[in-house]
Amino acid sequence: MRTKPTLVEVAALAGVSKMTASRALRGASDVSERNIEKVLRASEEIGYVTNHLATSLSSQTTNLIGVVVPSLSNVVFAEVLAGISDAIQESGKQPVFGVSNYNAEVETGIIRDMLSWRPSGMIVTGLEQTEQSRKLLEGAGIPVAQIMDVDGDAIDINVGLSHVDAGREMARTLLNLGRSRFAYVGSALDNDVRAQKRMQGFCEELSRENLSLVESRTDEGFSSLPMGRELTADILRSGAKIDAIYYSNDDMAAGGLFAAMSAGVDVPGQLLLAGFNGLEFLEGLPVRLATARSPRRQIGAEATRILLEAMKQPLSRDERSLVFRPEIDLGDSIS
Amino acid sequence: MRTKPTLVEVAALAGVSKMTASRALRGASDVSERNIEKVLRASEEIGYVTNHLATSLSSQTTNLIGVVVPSLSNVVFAEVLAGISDAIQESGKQPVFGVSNYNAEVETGIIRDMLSWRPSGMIVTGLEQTEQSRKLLEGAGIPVAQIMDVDGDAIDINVGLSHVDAGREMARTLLNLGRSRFAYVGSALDNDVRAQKRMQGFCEELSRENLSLVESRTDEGFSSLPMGRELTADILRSGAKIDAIYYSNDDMAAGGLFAAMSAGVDVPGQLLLAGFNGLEFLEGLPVRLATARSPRRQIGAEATRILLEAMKQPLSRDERSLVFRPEIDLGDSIS
DNA sequence: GTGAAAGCGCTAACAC
DNA sequence: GTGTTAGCGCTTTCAC
Repeated sequence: MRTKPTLVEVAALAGVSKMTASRALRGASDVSERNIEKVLRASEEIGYVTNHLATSLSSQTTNLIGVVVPSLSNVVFAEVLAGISDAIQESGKQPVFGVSNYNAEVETGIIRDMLSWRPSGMIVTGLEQTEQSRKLLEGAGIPVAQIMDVDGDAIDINVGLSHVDAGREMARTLLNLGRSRFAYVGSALDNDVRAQKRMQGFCEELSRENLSLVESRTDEGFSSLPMGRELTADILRSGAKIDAIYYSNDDMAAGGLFAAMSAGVDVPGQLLLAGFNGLEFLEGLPVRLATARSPRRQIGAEATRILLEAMKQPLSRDERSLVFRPEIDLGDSIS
Repeated sequence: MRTKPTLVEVAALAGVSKMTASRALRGASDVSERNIEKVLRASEEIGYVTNHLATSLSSQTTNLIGVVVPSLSNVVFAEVLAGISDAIQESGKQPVFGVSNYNAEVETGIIRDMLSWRPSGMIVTGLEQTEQSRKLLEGAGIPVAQIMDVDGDAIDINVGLSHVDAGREMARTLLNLGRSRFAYVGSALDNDVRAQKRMQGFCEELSRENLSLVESRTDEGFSSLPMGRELTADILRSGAKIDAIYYSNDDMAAGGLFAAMSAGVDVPGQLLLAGFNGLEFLEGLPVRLATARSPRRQIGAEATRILLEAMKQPLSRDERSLVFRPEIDLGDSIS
């Protein structure tokens, strides 16, 4: 770090004390017009850039909000971040992002790193943190929001939807459409807890009708269109008699659609495909698949809004949680 | 920011001076085993978390590396970030991300904010920054890497590919395949400078054969599959006689494929579709479209590697730039 | 409206 | 191996 111009230098050039310079640069409550101008000019001239390290250390507060998501290559989280950015805009706060790669230990490391910068709030994904992560977050003395999932115990603020319910509702919907022979196609179940919860809910609802999955395929690695295609092709080759497939998400379902098309299977006529998320690109596909829209951008935005509020004043239990319902969209699969 | 335990408290509990505690916690060069253990235990006990604000202010150096990309909802940049994360891993550095939404003024603000945290390096996307951004970056006294694009003047480190050339090469390739009546489909041209450069290169190459675009469609907003579908459908409806379409990127091209399928147009037989990026999801599509793979993960990784090196020692002009060639992949479009 | 003094929590540099 | 002193660049507090 080369030594950059400091406030003292700005003040010297402007011919005032560093306190006046400080006040002027921050938007001046009580500084004379003349001095404000002098300071601003001086600052501009020597290319002064605030040193937030010093500012924050001195003021014992930062404008940082730490955000941890499991992945960036998943559009869903990109949209969550967009929602957060939106909501954070005018607040003067600054988001800092970390990516855990669906790994709880990595997440703990990221949380620790972030807390070392003394953020004034934290947003983390899901409710399944390591014991240590929870301790760190609880001990930080700042508002913490857990997002996306509400199936479990929250530390503080909780905004999201029940994935178990989402799975249940999709099962119920498909049953009501007269489907009865189901397969599941997923991936990376160990890590994506929420996909797992959806599958659980799905199966639970099936068992209420004394049904269970006829087929199931999962694979290592992260969900992707090609993986959905592969696994679906595999099921189709097996000759299993099924009339619907539930996927861990839309990407996988889209892959399934292509596998079905290649195999000459009519979707949704012969085979109904259902995903999760309600991604935009579904609308571009040759067949509009069934899905459940997760209001992810909204989740990001609302969590941020509540977090910002909590930074001002303590919130009641009710104010600290917000549960969304996933909206099922059958696309072209309406019977 | 509630007052969290400080080093002094750890030291007190461990019964040593804060310097010994400081040394012990940092990985101790010259501290006795016994004291290291005492300090670690004390730290653990009271849940001490380093205050990086103080550390950095005091040591006059941070482990921060600022990264600015235009978008997160574009997988391309998510992958760039992944490459950066990979390369940064063992370095002990910490990336901080900012998103400019393809807006140069917004980018300037982000750069200023980031610099106020005194990062020890910066990575920004593209070569087209505002005058002010350039000044800020040049004045920061730290290594700066501009990535993705090499068509222009770099501030310091430059890693990427020539998008003009990428456009040219695609044109050349399609010409060699015997195509001669071209359309272009793109979006948000004002903001995505690199897509614009590709189109320029494409047209330049066409004009060398005394050809030019037969049709062209662009739309506001960001590229997306649905937008590609719309614009392509529009061209097809117009009845224009074309045998190839060049798209601003793969998402748009995929949308084009669906439009063609709906219209009963044979791809690539009647109509060759070419995109850019070489996204993974292309492999899941019913037809593998033509594209040019951009080594974006590698770009992120290499830029980071060079940046980290530059933080240790001054680099020569040659060492500071790295140019990749996009690899053209014709998919099913081989004549 | 302005300035001087003190201190945020840590580490560099030097002593012991 | 360990402790002491000084200071990083800013803001808070209080005096004027």
